[in-house]
Amino acid sequence: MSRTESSNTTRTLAEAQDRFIAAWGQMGSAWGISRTMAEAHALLYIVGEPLNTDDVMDRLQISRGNASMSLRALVEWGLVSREHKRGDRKEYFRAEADVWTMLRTIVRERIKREVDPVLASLYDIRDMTAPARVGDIPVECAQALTDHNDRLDSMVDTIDSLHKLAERFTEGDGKKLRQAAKALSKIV
Amino acid sequence: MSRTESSNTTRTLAEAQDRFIAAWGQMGSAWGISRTMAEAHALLYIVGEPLNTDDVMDRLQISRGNASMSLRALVEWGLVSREHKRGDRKEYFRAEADVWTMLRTIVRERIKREVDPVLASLYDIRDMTAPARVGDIPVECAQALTDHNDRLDSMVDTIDSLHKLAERFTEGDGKKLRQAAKALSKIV
DNA sequence: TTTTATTTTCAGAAAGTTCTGAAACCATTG
DNA sequence: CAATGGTTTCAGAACTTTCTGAAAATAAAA
Repeated sequence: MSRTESSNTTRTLAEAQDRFIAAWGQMGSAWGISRTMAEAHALLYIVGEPLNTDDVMDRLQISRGNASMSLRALVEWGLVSREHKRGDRKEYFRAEADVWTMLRTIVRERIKREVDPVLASLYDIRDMTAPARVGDIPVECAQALTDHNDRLDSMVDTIDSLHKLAERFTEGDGKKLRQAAKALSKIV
Repeated sequence: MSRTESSNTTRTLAEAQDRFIAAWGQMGSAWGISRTMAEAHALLYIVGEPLNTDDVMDRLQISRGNASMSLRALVEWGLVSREHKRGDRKEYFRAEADVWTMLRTIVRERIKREVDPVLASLYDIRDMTAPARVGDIPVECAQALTDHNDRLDSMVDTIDSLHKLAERFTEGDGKKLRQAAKALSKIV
């Protein structure tokens, strides 16, 4: 019998871990890092102790090349560190960062790559249409332009707020995140 | 000479709009809806008035099939509505939702699909390892297990906070978002 | 130095996603 | 009803991303 009303038919710890690894991998790929990379990080984080390339290959059922590349990428992102064991020529990898740091790292990168250009282009359009507000234009155009400007402004505001919010979060640590979540539940 | 120190070499409004559409499309695809779909929404939103399939095809340089599918998907997501014009047999599409609604819709969907499974699997693991806390186990294992549980707890906390935060945001409207962003800047 | 263990690299394979275009479909008009 | 204008569908094309596996590189051991 199930000890708790656990949502799935998970029997062993390893199975539960695998399910987590899979779910985290799924989420990682949704957030723009490759599934394998996210899975490798999840594995290293959940087992807690350093694993070598073969361990990762075996557990994740992936090729050597893929394991090598993914682990290297994780090291480059600063989410995993290399480690050596006495009397063992293999290289070991340890999850350096916690989940929040990983999330933060990814989100930061994303903001730079995706949100910034959107904001820049919005500011651009706003700059270009701004003079229309003061110039004397046919009456039938005036309303359309006002609408356009309003829409633009609301857009800029939204993206801007989101941007600032995300930046603020990614500055803090996990504790701050929880603190903020709590505070927000009272405000909003 | 440039009227403002606009970040790009944009000359006309149409160009600026195109740049925005492209940026928004980029971002959309990063958030899990197809680039074309995001571009179509951006186009409809920025022009403000309803466009027909051909307008969208022309402006976005896409095939009829693609336009039809993308627009239909937008309608299904509730982000765009169909509209008819008297004396015109063509069907028109109008951006119904503002940017915040679109973002919210996407984020909601994502949470359900990606964050929920992660949380579920975490709770699962926690449930399975919980009895180890009270059972009498070899001393050398105790520390490892405590570490494991700590790591797990911190993970659950982080994802949980994030989840709650996202849900809270997606409940409110754009005004609430801005309000929250402002409030948060004082707290965190 | 040669041998052996391990890691990295990268061309192409596999898988996944998005797009096209032509045919089928639907609705209105003559 | 047939013709016309418009929309949807979907098989396969094109493109993108990710993965493999074997060869090349590196490093330690003999």
